[in-house]
Amino acid sequence: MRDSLSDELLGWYDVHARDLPWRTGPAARAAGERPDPYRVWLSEVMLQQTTVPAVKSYFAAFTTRWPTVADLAAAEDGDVMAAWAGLGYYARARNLLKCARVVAAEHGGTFPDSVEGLRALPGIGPYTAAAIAAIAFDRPATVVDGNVERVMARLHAVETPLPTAKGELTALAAGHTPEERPGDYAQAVMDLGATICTPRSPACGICPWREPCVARADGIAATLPRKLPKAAKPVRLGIAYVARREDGAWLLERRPDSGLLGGMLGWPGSDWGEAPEPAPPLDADWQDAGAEARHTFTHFHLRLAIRVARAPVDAVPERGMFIAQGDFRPSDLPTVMRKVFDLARAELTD
DNA sequence: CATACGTGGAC
DNA sequence: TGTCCAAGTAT
Repeated sequence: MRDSLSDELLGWYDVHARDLPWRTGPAARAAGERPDPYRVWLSEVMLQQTTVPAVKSYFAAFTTRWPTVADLAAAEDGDVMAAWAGLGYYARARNLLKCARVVAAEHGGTFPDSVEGLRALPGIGPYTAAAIAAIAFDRPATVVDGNVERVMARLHAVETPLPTAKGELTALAAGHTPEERPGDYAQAVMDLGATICTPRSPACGICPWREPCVARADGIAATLPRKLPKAAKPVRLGIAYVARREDGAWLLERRPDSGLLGGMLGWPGSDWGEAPEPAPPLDADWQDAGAEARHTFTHFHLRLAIRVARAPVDAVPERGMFIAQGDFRPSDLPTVMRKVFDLARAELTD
């Protein structure tokens, strides 16, 4: 389907498109250059629930270290997890590697160019499949992310709360998707949502869709989309154990592949709950570090008590493994574990 | 369909 | 300090 709205938005995009590292600019495309599907895929996965400023340095690091999907497929798991550390939602990194290996081994290093083919790959859901198909292969796929939901809810004054309204908003979005320049159109709607049709205070005065926007006419743009109230976050407690060997090595463990912080390096510790049981990973003289690490996850607040100890060079831990001082980089840790390290290091550094 | 899954910035 | 929010996916 096609309507004049998409033309107006594309006209705006031609002038106001942001210059982002994973984009192929208008000049390059005019010269016949297409975006690299690998870079489009990598950027889209990184951008899932994550802001552009947070993604930029990670995208640069990944593309420098692993310039092609074949390079990434050949990487060590631990290296990729370490490179993703701090970006969050670590299942993305595990699926990124799985996906790269499937593309390298089963697709000859070439990404599928259809929504269905892309959708079958690990870590690629409805949004990402449509985004890659549209942006990398110029397929007329309908891209629906949080921006598109917000823009459609306002353009058509949809007052049904999310997530109930999701289907209706998707159908509305599909009705506007043009056959021409679908990749630019997809990025244009998302740019519009990110820069003009923002969640709290939309800049309706300079919006290319200000005339047709029903919510603006009704004076309710800033109140849309409506959302069901969120559940309160409970507080969980835990204990983290930071041990340092006399030779400077640190006792860390690789977390199980599934669940919270799956596949990441972390400090051994108790379960996280209402009344955690002590679970020292090593027989040692554990001392309270005197400060707790506080961290908020998507669905709970965490307060981690910190115990520190020094261990002899022949110490044999019951859990985890000692990592030599020279091999340990705090930047390899997920943020909550880095907070623990920052609080514990003063007690264990001479 | 509901829930689990991170983090940092804006207000 | 607390809440909301961001280019979602897997189960």
